Amino acid sequence: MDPNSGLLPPLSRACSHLAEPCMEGERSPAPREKGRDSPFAWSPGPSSTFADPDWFWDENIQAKRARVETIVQGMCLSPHALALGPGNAGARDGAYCAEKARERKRKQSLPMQQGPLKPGPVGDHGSRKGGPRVREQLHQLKQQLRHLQKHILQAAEPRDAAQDPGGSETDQGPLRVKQRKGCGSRPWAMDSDHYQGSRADLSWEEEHRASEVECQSDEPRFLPCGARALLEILRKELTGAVAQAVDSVLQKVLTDPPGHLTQLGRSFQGLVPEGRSEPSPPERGACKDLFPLATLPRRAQPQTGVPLRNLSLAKSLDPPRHPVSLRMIPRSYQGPPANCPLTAPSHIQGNQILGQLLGHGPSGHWSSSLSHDSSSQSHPSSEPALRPWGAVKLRPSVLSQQQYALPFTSPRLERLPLLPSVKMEPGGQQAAPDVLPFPSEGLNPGHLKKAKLMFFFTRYPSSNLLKAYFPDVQFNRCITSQMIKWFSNFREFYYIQMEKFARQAISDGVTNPKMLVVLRDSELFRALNMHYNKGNDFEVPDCFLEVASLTLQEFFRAVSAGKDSDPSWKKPIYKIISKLDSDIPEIFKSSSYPQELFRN
DNA sequence: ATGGCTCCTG
DNA sequence: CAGGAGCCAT
Repeated sequence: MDPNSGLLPPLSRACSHLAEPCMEGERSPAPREKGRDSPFAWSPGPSSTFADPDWFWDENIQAKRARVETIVQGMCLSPHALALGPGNAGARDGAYCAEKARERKRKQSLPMQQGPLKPGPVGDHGSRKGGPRVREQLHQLKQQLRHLQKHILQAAEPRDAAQDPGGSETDQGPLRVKQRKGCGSRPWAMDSDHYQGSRADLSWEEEHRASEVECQSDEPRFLPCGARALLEILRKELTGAVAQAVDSVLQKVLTDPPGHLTQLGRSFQGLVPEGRSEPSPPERGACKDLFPLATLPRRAQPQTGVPLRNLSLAKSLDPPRHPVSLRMIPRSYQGPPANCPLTAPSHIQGNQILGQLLGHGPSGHWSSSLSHDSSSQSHPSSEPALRPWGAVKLRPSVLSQQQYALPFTSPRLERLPLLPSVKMEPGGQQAAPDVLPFPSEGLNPGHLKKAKLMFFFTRYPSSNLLKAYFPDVQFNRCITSQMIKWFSNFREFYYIQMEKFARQAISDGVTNPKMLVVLRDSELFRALNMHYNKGNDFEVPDCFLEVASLTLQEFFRAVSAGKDSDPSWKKPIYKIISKLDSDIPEIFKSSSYPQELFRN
């Protein structure tokens, strides 16, 4: 009986849509290793301090402390814990005997080949020589900014005073922070109805942006036409100047590592530690081969028309999603990681940054081009909060949730998570090296959420990658392994779902795995989306659907081939899937990213 | 010895 | 999701 006919209805539960049963040929999953991590790429954020001897010590101390803490914690939690130490053969044996009865099916082998992580303190080859210069430029830039702001202030002041006599105190507290940051922003911030109370609690960046917002919306109101015009002009000037400056700074930064400039956009991201962004040609090619299905969601097809035009993540802040169906991607696609929408000319990035500085949210929506995606878009119009940098309501959500966070931003602890570019030179002279005494931040729900979203792009993130994408987290062993554990849990859920639906498809009579495609309206997708993207405030990238489809198919094949009798039957699947990680959009590197997104 | 992964359990 | 255990690779 032809499954294709009878199956659609039941099938669409999980997957849907028939694929052209195209050649079943062996699609070799490219046994080659992917070389996921290049140990050398230097990482922005915390890790870039690797070169710093101080940092190294700090790290040691931190690690030790973390271990001690862990031990102490363990003692508190379970008095027996000690007996279970790794070295305790006795306890082990006991456990083993008990375990034996169950005839466990360990013994599964198959190295997950979690790429060589060589974060080594040595890593980070130079390429920071431009540091001081850059810093200087930034400093100048900031001063410039302040200067201009003063002008604007002066223009606005008279009215301000009249309008809000008491408003100026609002900043007293945070002001020092701001000044310290060299960005002394808006001492004139006022109209503080919503902010006044909480302002003191805001982290610098939030507050900064908050005041930006306020100013933007309020300033003009108080000004006479002439002043307003002046203001406009000033603003433009400022915009231009800053943009230019940022641009040149970026240029410097980008051009610093010699020879790495070929892909501008990438190089911006090139600070990514993960060598995997530079997949060896065959891998990506293999990736392509893995999707011979001409099947991908028909709905998704239209998007393929929007392929790799280097989606300037800045311009429209387009999407952290993968506009391409892999099969469209030519081999050359390894050049710029087609997968990633991050390639953007530096000037665009610069403008984006500028946008932040000035509090302009980007106008674009993330989810523009996909919205016509008929049924799959269950809520095309309700795709709201997807402006990563949007100047929207800000809330000290981070602070309030952090376990160890200080109630007020410490002058030294405050980071500037606004711009990846700024974070790039963290250790700087400013105050960084001695930030150490402060406890690590711990992971908060925001981090978890972010991690879940990242799962759409990467199922097997290396710890280096995590470090790069959670710049606001002080990584130590515990934190790292906790986060890794998260992903392990994510995977677990993911694979369980896959297996479940694969079996279901089998029992539904499906015979051709290629018919299994995960679409946005399929039940499987909903299950996954529910798990990783509760609230559906993030648009799941297409690449994830493709990987999911593939995973489903692999499970289908394995199960229907009866391989599941082998205890380690899943391993090969894991191996395949582990090679399908995509690059994660740059925005994720912003430590404030998800907070804004989910803030609502 | 350590880090990472899976599986299992709560 | 965290803990714990076992396996594996480095």
